[in-house]
Parts: sequence; C-alpha cells; structure tokens
Amino acid sequence: MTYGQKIEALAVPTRRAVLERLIEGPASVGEIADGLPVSRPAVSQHLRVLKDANLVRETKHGTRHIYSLNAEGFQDLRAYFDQFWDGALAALQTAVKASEEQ
Amino acid sequence: MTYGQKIEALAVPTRRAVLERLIEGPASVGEIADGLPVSRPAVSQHLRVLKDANLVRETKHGTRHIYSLNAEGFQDLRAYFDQFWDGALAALQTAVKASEEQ
DNA sequence: AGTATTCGTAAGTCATGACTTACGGACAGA
DNA sequence: TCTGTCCGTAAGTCATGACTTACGAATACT
Repeated sequence: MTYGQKIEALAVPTRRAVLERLIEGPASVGEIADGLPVSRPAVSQHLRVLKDANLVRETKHGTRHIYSLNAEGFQDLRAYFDQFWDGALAALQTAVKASEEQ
Repeated sequence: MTYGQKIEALAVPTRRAVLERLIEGPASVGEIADGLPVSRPAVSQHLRVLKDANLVRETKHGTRHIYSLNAEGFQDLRAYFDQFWDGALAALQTAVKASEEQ
C-alpha cells in the first residue's frame, strides 16, 4: 500500500526476477520457480510480498494459482518517482541559480 | 552503478529520508543527521551507499562535507523503470488480446 | 602550538528477512 | 475413494546490514 512497501518489494533480486518473468506473461507458482534457483516455497513467499504491495495479482484455476502483473500498483510507484524527481529537479535548478548569483 | 544497487539504496527508509532532505538543498553530514533520529555515523554510512549508487555527490569545504543530489544517477534509474513499465504494459496488452481471442 | 569542529572508519550488537525442509489442505483424474 | 499434483504455511537456520560507541585524521581558529 505505501510507497516504501513497493520499493522494498523491488529491492530483492529474486523478486525482481519474479516480476521480469511475469512480463513474459502470467504464470503459476511452479512455472515461476522452475526458472529460478530457489525453491517453490521461497517463490510463494515472494509472491505474497508482491501481492501485498499490489504489484501482482492472483487468480486460481483449480489447484493452480496464476500470478500476473498489476498495472495499478506500478502506476502508483511511478507517480511517487515522478513527484520525487520533480522535487529533485526543482532543487537542482535552485542550486544552479544560487551558484550563479554567488 | 547497477540498477539493483540504486533500488536497494532507495529501499531503506532512513536513506529515503536523507534524499528527501537533500531535495531542500545541499547539506553537510551533521545538518542531515540533526533532522533524523539516527546518529551521525549512521548517516555517514548511508551517504556512502548513496554515493556508491551515484545518487548523491560530495564536495568538501574545509572540514565540512557537503552532499547534494546527483541527477545523473536518478535518470539512469528512471530509464530502467521506463523500460520495465514499457515491457509490462506490452505484456498486459498481450494478455488482454489473448483473453479476447479466447 | 593548542583547541574545537567536522567527519570517516573500526568493531561489535542485534533485528530482519531470505532461504530451507516438512507438513497439510484443496482440487483433478482414475 | 485413492492417488497425484499444486500450493501455502510453519519452523528453523543463517547471512546481511542498519545501528551504536569509540577512536583518529583533517582542517579552522586563536
């Protein structure tokens, strides 16, 4: 829900690998784990974190749990970065101005 | 240098607080630490991480080390996110198309 | 020279969380 | 019903790193 939660979700390499796998399309837990050097339960735990951060969605087909990217969560994160960068850019402009006046 | 390094630098709340302080303008280590609930050495260590990630610059005036935001590092990070989101968006489009054809 | 600031680093503590294996539940198919 | 598959959770291990205090180096000021 918070920005920090999303950023911290992205900070773990294995979780980024999971997300990059999901860019290629929705996948089940087992399918995701097959492409990674960690166990299936580990992937399951990472998916829980990503789901709590709203970066991923879950739909159940029989015993298979299919995960896919959640655009909404990514947009929120992008909004935060845009806001941060706007602030940073303004600060840098001010700094340039101040050093010119100096 | 790597994207992971930058993202992991942003993942720690105290480091985000340091960066948000720097949006308001360049500051010395002591000034930054005064506004945070951690010790000065802790801030010094965080600044080292941020500097290694190219998110921050250091200039020395006497005994004071002045830190400021580094736009270059943030642009690299933004490029990564843009690329990721473009891929994610394309994936979502494909998913919609596939579900329509189904 | 002597003192005071400002800072980085060393060393050590401690919580967090990324992993593992073991287990049990839920659904599909014979 | 029984077996096999797919998955989440519990419990425990272990490395990482975010903090602390203590110290010493570098510069400024008198």
